[in-house]
Amino acid sequence: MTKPRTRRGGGRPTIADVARKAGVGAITVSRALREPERVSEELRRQIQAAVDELGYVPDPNARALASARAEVFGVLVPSLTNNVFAEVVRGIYDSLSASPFRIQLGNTHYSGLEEERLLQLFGSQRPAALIVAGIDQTPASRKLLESAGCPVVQVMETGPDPVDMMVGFSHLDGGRAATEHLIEAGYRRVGFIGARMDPRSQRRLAGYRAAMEAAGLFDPRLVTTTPVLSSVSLGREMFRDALAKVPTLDGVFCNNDDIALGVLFECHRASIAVPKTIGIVGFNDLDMMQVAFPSVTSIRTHRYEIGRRAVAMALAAIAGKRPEQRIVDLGFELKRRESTAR
Amino acid sequence: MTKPRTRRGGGRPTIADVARKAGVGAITVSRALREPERVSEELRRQIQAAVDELGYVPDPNARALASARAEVFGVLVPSLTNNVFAEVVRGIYDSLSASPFRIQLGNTHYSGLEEERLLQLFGSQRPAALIVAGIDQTPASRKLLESAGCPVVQVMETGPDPVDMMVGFSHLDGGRAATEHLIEAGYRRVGFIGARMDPRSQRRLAGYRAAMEAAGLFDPRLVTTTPVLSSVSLGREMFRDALAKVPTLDGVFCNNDDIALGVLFECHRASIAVPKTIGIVGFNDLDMMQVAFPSVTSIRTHRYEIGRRAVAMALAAIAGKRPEQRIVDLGFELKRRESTAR
DNA sequence: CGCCAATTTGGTAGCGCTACCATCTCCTAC
DNA sequence: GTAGGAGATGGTAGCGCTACCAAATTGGCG
Repeated sequence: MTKPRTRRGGGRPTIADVARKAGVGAITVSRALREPERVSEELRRQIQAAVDELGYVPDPNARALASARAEVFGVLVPSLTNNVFAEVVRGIYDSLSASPFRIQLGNTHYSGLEEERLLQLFGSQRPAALIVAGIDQTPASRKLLESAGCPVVQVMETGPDPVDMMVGFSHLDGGRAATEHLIEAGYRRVGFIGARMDPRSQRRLAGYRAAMEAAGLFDPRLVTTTPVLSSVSLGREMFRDALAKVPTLDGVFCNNDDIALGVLFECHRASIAVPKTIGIVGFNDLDMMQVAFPSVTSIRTHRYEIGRRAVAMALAAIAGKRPEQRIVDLGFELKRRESTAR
Repeated sequence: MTKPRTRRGGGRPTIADVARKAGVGAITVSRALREPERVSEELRRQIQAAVDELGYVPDPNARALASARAEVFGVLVPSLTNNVFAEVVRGIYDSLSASPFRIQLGNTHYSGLEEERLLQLFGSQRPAALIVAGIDQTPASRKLLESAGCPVVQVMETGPDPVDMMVGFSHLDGGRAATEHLIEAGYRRVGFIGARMDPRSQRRLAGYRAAMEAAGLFDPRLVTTTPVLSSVSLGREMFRDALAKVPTLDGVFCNNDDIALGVLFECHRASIAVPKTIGIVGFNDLDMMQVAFPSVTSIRTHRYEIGRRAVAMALAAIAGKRPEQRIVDLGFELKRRESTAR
């Protein structure tokens, strides 16, 4: 007669408690919760009453263990504070809040190694889907993604050869469009200023270069980059460097809006007329760009929508209805504003 | 002779595989991984070799189920895109990245109901600790926190009566300090502009009011608020409203830096001299405030550090070394800049 | 009226791990 | 020489849930 060992779980009600109270088998409770249409209405009602009365909440860990599938979306982004990724993440959260899926969010700090580590960790949870930023995974990461056994969505960019699905846009085209706009507006000595030169920034730079070369205006001295994390203050400093290097500079395509804002502020401070003396184009089109004085031309990207679409595609794949379009290009819009209106 | 049912788990190695390969019991492998000092060095080495060879990664779900404790920190914030919370979250992530703990992040959208729902959900996972933003939980949420059976840290604010532990600062004092600074600088018709009037904003407003009343300057018409989510463009609009209402306005304390930036831009646009005609003070001191032209006075808050401290306190409590100081006030700093230097 | 299929319900056997207790060795103390 | 304790290792029995299969019930049809 071994004494019934105290319940380790701390006394929260289990599915067995609900089953007992409702006078049914445990498996029926499980079904009533997951596939209500397969249980008669009467039992469903009884079970719901028992659930409410006991305050039963299923244990996701037990569920994941028994079904070999956790109701978790793994999400990997390079930064939590960069507004761009924060918006994508918000789109993901909003799309998933009404679903049973939880989110496991990882911050790679722009490190391939960290990405591998997190992918390994996430994989051990058997997630229902994985959403990762970027398309330049290391070979090891790519292998992990391919063998994850769940839908995978690469976001922020489009490119050939997706692991599974993709939602984003072409950063190269964005960079080109921004630069062409400056050239069309009459700017000639157009610089590129970019911090945190991640793969997406590299492609924007490539777009800039393509446009400049096509116009016969490219000059390597016009390009100013740094691997340092982007910020408004960095934008200001880099602009000063760029101007010192090329005093005839008359326009800048900034890798992102933070940099552009730093440039704008420095122009104010140094009494450089915008858009007359210098034209400025940013990237991403944060809310503040249209409010700035002068308002700043920027490439509007659809970050929130990228998050939503990624979830929608993953959900469809989970439901077995894999979208026929595996690569979704959400594009971008050039927002022409005062900073380039000369 | 029932055929051995195919492994549901999809063939990833389990602790039993490692044990077999290392020639030890499963429980010894478990111990070697969790409490290496309790296993002889020789076995430890053998086990590590087997783990590496098989690429074994423990299943966190099984672990959580067996130990009735998930290695998860539940984190609840009202917004993912607000830079202030993003910084706190980043501090939490950075502090936890080297630990075995995962993070479950929830977005309450400033809704008490949503907070309750998420708390309920998180509770079902038996988290190792909970970190929640704010101190104004609904009674139901507070009950959930109190019965969570794990350390709880309320962040962003300090106040009496913590559920368990607290890290933050006094928003009332911050609001008062900002307003007193404007008054000392000689501004008299000082307005308050605040969007998204959450409890913290309310307390900043209370600080503003206290300072204005102490100086005999308070006038309800100086206060402009809205429940709408804060943004730079909203800041611009609200400032125009405020100015229309009180044309003699000569200073503004903005509920946050986004609003302050909107005010600054509108001043540029309307050729209102800053700091001569209007003084501006923000709140939080985002990087861009010191770069802006003119640079903007703001209340610097230690968001990242709040995240780090919250984790440190929770970790200490988990380890049984509950910090003797349950309420940590990290304070704030008034950064005097050009926008109030007249 | 019996047979088969469809529908609803339940029992059993794990999922992969760890809590708990038992065992075994080795060492110290008297 | 033996008791007692500390340290290392292992076995057993679940944790709470669901996959799989079996059984019971219902209904349609020849």
